[in-house]
Amino acid sequence: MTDEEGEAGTATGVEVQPWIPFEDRRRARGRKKEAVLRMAVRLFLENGVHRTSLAEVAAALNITKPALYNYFRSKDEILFECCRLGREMYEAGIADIAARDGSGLEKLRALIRSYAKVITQDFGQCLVRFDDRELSPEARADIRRAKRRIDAAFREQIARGISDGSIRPCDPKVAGFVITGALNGIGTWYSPDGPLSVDEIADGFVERLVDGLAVRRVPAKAKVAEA
Amino acid sequence: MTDEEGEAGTATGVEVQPWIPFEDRRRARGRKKEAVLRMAVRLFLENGVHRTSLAEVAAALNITKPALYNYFRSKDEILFECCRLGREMYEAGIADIAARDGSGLEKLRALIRSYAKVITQDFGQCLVRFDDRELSPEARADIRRAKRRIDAAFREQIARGISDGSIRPCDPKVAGFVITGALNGIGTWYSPDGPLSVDEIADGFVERLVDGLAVRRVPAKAKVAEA
Amino acid sequence: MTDEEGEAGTATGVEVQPWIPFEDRRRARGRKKEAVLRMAVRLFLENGVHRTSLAEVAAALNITKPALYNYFRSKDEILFECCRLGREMYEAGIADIAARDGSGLEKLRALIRSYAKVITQDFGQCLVRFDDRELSPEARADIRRAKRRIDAAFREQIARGISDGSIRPCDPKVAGFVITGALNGIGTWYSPDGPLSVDEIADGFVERLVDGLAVRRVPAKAKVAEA
Amino acid sequence: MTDEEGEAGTATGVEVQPWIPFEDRRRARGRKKEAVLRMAVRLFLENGVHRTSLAEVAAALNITKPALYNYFRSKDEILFECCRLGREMYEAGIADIAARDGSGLEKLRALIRSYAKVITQDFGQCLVRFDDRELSPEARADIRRAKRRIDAAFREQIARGISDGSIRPCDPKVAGFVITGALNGIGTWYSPDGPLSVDEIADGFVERLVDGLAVRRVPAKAKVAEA
DNA sequence: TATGAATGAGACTTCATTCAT
DNA sequence: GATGAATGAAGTCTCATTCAT
Repeated sequence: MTDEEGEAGTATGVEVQPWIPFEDRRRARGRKKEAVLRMAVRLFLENGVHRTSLAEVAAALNITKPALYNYFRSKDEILFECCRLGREMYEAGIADIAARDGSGLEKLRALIRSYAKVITQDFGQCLVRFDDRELSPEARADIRRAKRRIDAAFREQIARGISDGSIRPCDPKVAGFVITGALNGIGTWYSPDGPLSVDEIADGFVERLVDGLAVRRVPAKAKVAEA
Repeated sequence: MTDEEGEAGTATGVEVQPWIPFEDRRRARGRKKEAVLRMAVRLFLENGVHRTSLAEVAAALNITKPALYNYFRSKDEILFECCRLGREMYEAGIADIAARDGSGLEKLRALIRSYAKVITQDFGQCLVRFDDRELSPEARADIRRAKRRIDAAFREQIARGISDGSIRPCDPKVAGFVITGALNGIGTWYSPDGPLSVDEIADGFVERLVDGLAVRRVPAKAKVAEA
Repeated sequence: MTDEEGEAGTATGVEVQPWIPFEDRRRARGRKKEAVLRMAVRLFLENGVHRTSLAEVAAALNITKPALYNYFRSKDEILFECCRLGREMYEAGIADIAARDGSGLEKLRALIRSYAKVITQDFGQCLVRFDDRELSPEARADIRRAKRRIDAAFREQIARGISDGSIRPCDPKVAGFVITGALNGIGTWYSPDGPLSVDEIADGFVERLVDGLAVRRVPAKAKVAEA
Repeated sequence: MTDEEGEAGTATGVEVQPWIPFEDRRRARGRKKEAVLRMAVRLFLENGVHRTSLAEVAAALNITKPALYNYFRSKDEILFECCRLGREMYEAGIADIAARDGSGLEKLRALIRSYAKVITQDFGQCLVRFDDRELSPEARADIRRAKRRIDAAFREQIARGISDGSIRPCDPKVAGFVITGALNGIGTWYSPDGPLSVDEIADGFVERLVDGLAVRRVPAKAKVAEA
């Protein structure tokens, strides 16, 4: 059904053919689906999924309610597609980092930055701010699996870092919860109009999470003690 | 109100009085309100506020739906009362700590511990897991104010710590978000049946947030640089 | 849930008790459910199940649509209850006849009469005129089972009649289909205002089905042959 | 229209003509209409008219929903055409028999056989299994007239049979209802995969309806009386 | 105080049908 | 002739809330 047949169609599009809005149609459809999702996710985030009726989504797009059903089978599906897009953003970041080299700490830093960037975007917030239970059982399972994979990615780098000496010995599970929890929080207060840019936020979070809050206790006495 | 526990009220019921005591009435009413809230918050957390109908709450309490309206004017009010109880728990902790002595870091540690303990309890999760927008405008304002006060408490101690040299120089706002975000996350995964006790969680979080993840880099050069 | 506790309640009702509309309530509820069913079945039969909205049923009863949901969980359930009442009427007739004595033919006559009487009543027509597939799977199974039992009752008496010599040797299945088919047809044309009374119809059907249409061929040869 | 069978049309297509033949066009159109009707009637019978959407019909034919509107103006019209085809089958049978000679009983036998054959076919079941009220007023009137004509045909032969001594004196209306009711019933249980062939069914029904169920009572007295 | 009943508002969804291409 | 998109009307059901008792 989603048989994306590559760009062959586009190629023929070069010779502007009169009776072939064929490929165009499909592209238009894709664009419209996307537009629906973008509007839906915005409204869902702004007003809550439950308090956003499909009528509102449709109205905001200047179409009628049943028109939405041309693109999606149900509200659930819309919600899930939003989440799926978010999921893919996280996963892309994780996959990218997994392919790189670096110590556990370095990769953890990269994960934090990547996650921070995703969660400042609409779709990225879906995984965190929408309630699993709104989804169909299958969709829910899908999303939950994704969340577990994300958690696992963090824990893995923490464990690696502990092994390679770049990260302090600690419980990777708790440490992971600290990190993802802190990052998820961003979704609740971040605004693109706010004073902090995404990069500043990402850097700030990396620094705080990596270095902690306490001043390094390396006073003279300590040095002696260490010596 | 939360501490009005035990069967004291029932005990006096021994001398079967026909026209039910004076003071008892009020206390019984209070106990019932409390029971409603305890059940409501549990169901709200378990299934989501929107997916929990008052009929379900009533049924779980073996009373009828309209009976709830004897104690609360609306679902909103029930929700707000839950949140208010949570709010009071946070505020009690904050007030307690504010009254103590200690460096910024010490008090921050205490705040983290206190917050962690509250957020592992049903009412404590209300502030975080329920959507503001479900509440009436006044209730919402009340809760938002409370959240700001809580944030402010963290930031204040961070700023104090920076001043008194116990905490690294950093943006207190970002640092506060890191901390409260991490702590709020607890509400999404904590289970009393889980492997970690509340105290273990609290300690773990304090440690990670305060000490960070990176191993302390205290090489010879560093010492020199600091000197 | 339908725990009709007999007429005990009515008995106590003699001493008019002030605070006990208790039993009354239940009876009123029962009466209302019944009223709903009676109105629903009438409209369903008159306009077709699908073309009868619950709004129409409610309006005809001078109540609002959701009020129906106090008594029934869904349109399906209303439909099923109608069918169930019909089913019980058939089964009562069958059970009654099963308890009597008589040859296969005599009992078959009684079955035909009984069936004819039921199918001239609203609820009796439900089994025949409503589409199985409108029902939930369970309800559907229930009704189909009932239909099979009814068919079986006819076939059983036909088979008995063949054995005891009161009925001609023939395929009981086909014969049963002839009979029940003919009887079911009554539901499509019978009207209480029509020229034929239920008894006349029943008698007419018994006669035609039992005696057939052809005049008895009893020519001289035949007599000899039989002699 | 129903007999326009085989691939004759396709065969002429061998000589690939660019601007599609003249007559072929109309014939192709006719074939497509027919295909739609055949699929529609099947689905209507299988799932019920109301529960069969035009989208399903179209999908089953590998065309799109609006394409159906090239051949039919509405769902009603499709339904009516199905019924009309059924009607014509019944009427053809009746006309055929009317043209023959024979006693009332003989013709009645023929009518029963004819009706039985029609009602085992998809289109033949339309008149009986679909609800009149689904049709437009005009279509409905047409179909109801047809039903009355069919009933009249049965009654006429019954009356003739009574006159010519081949059929027992009885109420032709009731007798007709017995017969058509029994025959209509076939539509509800007949399956081409079942154990009984159409002819066996037809014979069985003729026999049961004509001869009845009771054994012939030809006691000695009766003989005397007749003598 | 507590209850059964009732209500009004609103949500999601389906579908026959039309329109521009 | 055929398609994708869009629409309006309708239907079932849920739920917070109120009322009479």
